[in-house]
Amino acid sequence: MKMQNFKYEGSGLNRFFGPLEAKIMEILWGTSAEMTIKDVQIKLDQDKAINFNTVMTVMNRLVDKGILQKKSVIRSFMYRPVVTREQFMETQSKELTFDLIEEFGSLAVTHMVDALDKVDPDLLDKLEQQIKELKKDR
Amino acid sequence: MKMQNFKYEGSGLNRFFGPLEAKIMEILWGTSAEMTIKDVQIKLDQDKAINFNTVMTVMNRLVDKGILQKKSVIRSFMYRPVVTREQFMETQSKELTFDLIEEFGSLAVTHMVDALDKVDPDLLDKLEQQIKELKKDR
DNA sequence: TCCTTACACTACAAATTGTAGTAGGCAGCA
DNA sequence: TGCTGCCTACTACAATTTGTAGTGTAAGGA
Repeated sequence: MKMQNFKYEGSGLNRFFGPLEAKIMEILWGTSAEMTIKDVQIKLDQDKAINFNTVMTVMNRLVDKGILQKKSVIRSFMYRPVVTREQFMETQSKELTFDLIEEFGSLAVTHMVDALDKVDPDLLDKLEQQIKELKKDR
Repeated sequence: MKMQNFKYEGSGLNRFFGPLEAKIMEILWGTSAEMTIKDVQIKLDQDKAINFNTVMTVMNRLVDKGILQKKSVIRSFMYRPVVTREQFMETQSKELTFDLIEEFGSLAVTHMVDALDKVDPDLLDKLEQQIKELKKDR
């Protein structure tokens, strides 16, 4: 379940998945229970009817990629994400944060303060706090 | 000159470009002067001969994407990156840092300290310093 | 005039993602 | 018992991205 890319365009799940994939994951993660392809198709329907086979193909590709899990039941299959959305976001943010720092080093640090301040200044305090804690533990 | 992706795999320019594109940019950025396709091809040759047309196609695609600039000279063209490597890295790290924080917020902050500490602990001090400076200016 | 050289145009292959047709199997019902 | 409908598997195609390279063309020099 290794993601390949972080896309600059879009937001949320669209940064990791194709548009249809993202909608499907949104649905799966937005519903606590397991779902059949039909279930997902119906939910997708709210925008615009999407062919059952299309949904099936994309979902099975997500299974191949290790993002979804497929369990046989009577006459059908139940699908479910391998990890929770929270776990997924956790993994991605960790991976990306590491890669960012590994790749850009002090260049990234320079932008962090700016970015944090612009996006949500409270995060700055949080960061400061965490640095302090790390230092205290030494 | 908008990049699309930041790849988890690879490192350096390979995070933004295809393998051959990356090698070409490496050469262009590694040489202060402008270069012809031939020049680039010869430099690439050190690994393994690559067809002139292949190099040309890829370089012209980079022109289309706004990454390279092409200037007509006698009987040929000179190619040169639109921005310096430093500017490129600067832009990318900024973009990515913002996107990271926008997307993950406090989740990213949580990982930052960890990542900085692991990659290069000196960066932590630098970060702390920058937070202080920002606060002082208020 | 002919050849060399560089560029333009074109094409193909693999991978990724969205899309959907067709066929086969099984369950329930007439 | 055979038909109907649903669900799955298999297959295929299109567009995009990236690497690869052939063929054609134009211009300058020998």
